[in-house]
Amino acid sequence: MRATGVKERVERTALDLFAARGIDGVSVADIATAAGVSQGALYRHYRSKDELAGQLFALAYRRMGAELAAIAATERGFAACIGAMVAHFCALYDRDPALFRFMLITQHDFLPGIDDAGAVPAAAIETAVADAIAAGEIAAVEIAAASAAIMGIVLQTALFHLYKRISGPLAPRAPALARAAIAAVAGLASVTGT
Amino acid sequence: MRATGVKERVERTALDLFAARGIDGVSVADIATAAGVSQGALYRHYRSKDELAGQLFALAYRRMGAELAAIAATERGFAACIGAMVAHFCALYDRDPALFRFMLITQHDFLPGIDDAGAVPAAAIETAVADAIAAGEIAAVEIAAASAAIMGIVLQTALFHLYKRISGPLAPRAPALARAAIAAVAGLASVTGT
DNA sequence: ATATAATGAGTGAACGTTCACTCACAAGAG
DNA sequence: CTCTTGTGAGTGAACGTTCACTCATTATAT
Repeated sequence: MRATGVKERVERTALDLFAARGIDGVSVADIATAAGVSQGALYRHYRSKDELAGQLFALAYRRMGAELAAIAATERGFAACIGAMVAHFCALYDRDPALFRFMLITQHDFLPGIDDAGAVPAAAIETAVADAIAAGEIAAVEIAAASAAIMGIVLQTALFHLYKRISGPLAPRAPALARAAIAAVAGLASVTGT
Repeated sequence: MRATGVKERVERTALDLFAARGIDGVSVADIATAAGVSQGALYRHYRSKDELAGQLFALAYRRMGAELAAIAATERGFAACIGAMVAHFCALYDRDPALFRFMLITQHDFLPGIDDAGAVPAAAIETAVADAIAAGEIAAVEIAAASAAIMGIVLQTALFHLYKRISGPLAPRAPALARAAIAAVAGLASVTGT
């Protein structure tokens, strides 16, 4: 009756299957079979398949947003802040690449319905950029454009890893990625103003 | 009965629908209705819905790869080459954002089946980076990592535009993006070697 | 301590819907 | 006449969801 572990098993199984084949490529029967439960059991925990996928996404997305926000609030200085964020991201990726594949391939389904803009990863990065500009650490840039550059460098590197264009853990690459991100923002600055 | 324009209408309609709702979110009936043709007519031109989507993707992907490769072969110097590529990308995006949205959200379905590595966009950028290293214009970096950074900066900016985090045409941003990309590669270089 | 009732997670067959795809036929061009 | 192109109702399979049911566990009564 209690703590049969169904929910945990279902969530992990669903995440892996969704990451491998996409949400529409996985049927409820697939998830149930792989998790070793019946189809009906899924509906004890989720109203629908889409809610299951949406909750998986929202949970991971907000969690990451909150963690990055915590870093933004803690670290002193732009370089340290970006460095910590990039390192954190790389560590998360290394720990669970399937989670990132899931998030990357399903983001277009769920992002439009998440725009609370408060605890999302992009907001944390924007905060870091805005703080650095306010502190005079970096030249004035359009904050969203700088965030895009920073996120792009890191996310595309993760994507290249998923597609086997690069190999090995990402964590050792974190310092270089952070330097690239900071340099990119500086490169943007010479023209784009806010 | 030749040149009834069915194929062109179907392709444009399908692209727009796929971009808006994803491949699985659009039925063959949807495409046929929106294009003003019968469902059966679709199958005169494509063996399946998936082939239609796949051809749309492959065509755009290879075309872009070829255009970038042409730029890589033409432009002299790393900065000019990256500048031209970024400007080209921004112009394409401005001309047809739906095409980019389609490519961005469906890439995970089709990229695994396209790896001919010859005329793809990533290969063109890698060529440009490799040439610049060979010419001693930039410090040695892992080529794939540098390509990831360059692509990431540009693609994430386009993505931010799709999600309305930034606005206005991308073309005016091209010079800043190119500078950011070049700076990012330089930032990567200080540690990552090849 | 024992009997009885209540609980609710889990089951899996069945349902209705949706969908990609087929095919017999029609229309029109050469 | 013939060949290509377009039509759209029809088909069968797959899917997400439902629901009557089981049963181990917990709570209550005696």
